[in-house]
Amino acid sequence: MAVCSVLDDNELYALEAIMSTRKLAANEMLLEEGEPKKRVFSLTSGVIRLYTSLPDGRRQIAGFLFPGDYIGLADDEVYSQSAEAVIPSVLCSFSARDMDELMGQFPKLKERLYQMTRIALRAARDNQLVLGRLAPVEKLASFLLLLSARAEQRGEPANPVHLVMNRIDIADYLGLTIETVSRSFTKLKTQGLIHLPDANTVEILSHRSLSAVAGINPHI
Amino acid sequence: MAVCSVLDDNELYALEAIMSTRKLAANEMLLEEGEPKKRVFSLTSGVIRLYTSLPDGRRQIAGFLFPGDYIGLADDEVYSQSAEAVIPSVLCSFSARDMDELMGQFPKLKERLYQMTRIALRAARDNQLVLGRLAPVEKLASFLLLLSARAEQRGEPANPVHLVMNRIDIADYLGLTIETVSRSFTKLKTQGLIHLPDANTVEILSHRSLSAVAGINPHI
DNA sequence: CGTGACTTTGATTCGCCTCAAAGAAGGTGG
DNA sequence: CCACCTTCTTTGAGGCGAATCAAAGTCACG
Repeated sequence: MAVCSVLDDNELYALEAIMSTRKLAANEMLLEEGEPKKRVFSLTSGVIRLYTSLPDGRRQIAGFLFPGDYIGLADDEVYSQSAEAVIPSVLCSFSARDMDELMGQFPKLKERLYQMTRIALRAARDNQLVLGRLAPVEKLASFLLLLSARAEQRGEPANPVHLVMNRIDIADYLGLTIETVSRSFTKLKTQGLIHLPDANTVEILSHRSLSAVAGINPHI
Repeated sequence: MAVCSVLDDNELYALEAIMSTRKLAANEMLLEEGEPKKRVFSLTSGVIRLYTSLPDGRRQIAGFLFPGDYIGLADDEVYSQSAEAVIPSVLCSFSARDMDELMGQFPKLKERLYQMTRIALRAARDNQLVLGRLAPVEKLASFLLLLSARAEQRGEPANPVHLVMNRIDIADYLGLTIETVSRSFTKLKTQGLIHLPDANTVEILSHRSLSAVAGINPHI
């Protein structure tokens, strides 16, 4: 899954030589939109939110990054979005310059990053549909299915979905307010599609019905 | 701008050898979401819309492609979105297999496609903010500025923006209805920010104020 | 000049946002 | 260990704005 999953021992050694570790507390900022792209990162543990802010305080979260995800895929000279830790997180940190050099040496590394960029592009475009054309309950259903699918990819259980982010983050990801997010949870609960033992745990009772509500099944 | 802009004569020759030409009438479909990715394309002239549809007919246009743009950047095995001509268009068509092979031979070609993918990712993420957090008038203002900037990139005049797409397309791109798009045009007109000699021509009267309304200035 | 497609404008409805407050959970200090 | 405080979530009431429904206006074309 991670960027290094395609590398052999020799390549891994070269990668580790230019690597350092960065730890973040919850809500600590990693980088800010507009800064020169000096370093790139690979997430080891934790969760990161990638977002853009408007001058008046409105915020759009473009995505949540999980272990194995890479930070800096979209950017050339400067970071195009800000990144903050959602929960305490650990990252591998690389000089962007060193990484570029290594990409030149190891085609497999470059190919892997290129592939991850394509995956990120598909995810962003899927999200455009969610933001532009889905109703609040549909948005939430699609979000829960996405989290479930991503947990499964990481080898974690797909079904009791653990929400590491709060309602504000979910709202800012789905283009809603926290009240509407909360009401949408209640609707899904009332319809018998999910169970909420606590505010941060979602048990999907009917994957099939939830997919129908979402209108789509996310293919990431 | 186009994929071939970074190639030398030798490389161009190899590219032309595997190329064929595809012409599309207005509203003709080029490819459909889910089909195996047999061919990739570079747009020579015209405009293409890239979109996703829901079973109930709702549609989200992820973006409009202009001359120089590439079709197939996001996809691996299958196309992740459908593509149709907005107006009569001409494309260079390549076998995806041949193109992959050529990318292996010519690093500059691969690098260029990688770069175009990063640009597309930034555009998609910018659009997430537009879809999720901007009000209708703000959405339209940002769309007009985007079209203006893209025209300038192609060496065309930036100011009288020519709308090649109809209100339905604009609505499906911005996550609105055609009525709201039309009313937003009227609002921008009333505020003295634009002038509409006819429904498909927008004269930007105050780039500054329009940017302020949009809340952001698109950096693509 | 008539027809069809597209755009604009108007009237009404519905749903999300806003404002407000209560309820639940976690942390701190007494 | 419990009372208190803060933060987060849920629920309620009301207003506003975009969608919907409807119709008129505009334009291109035959």
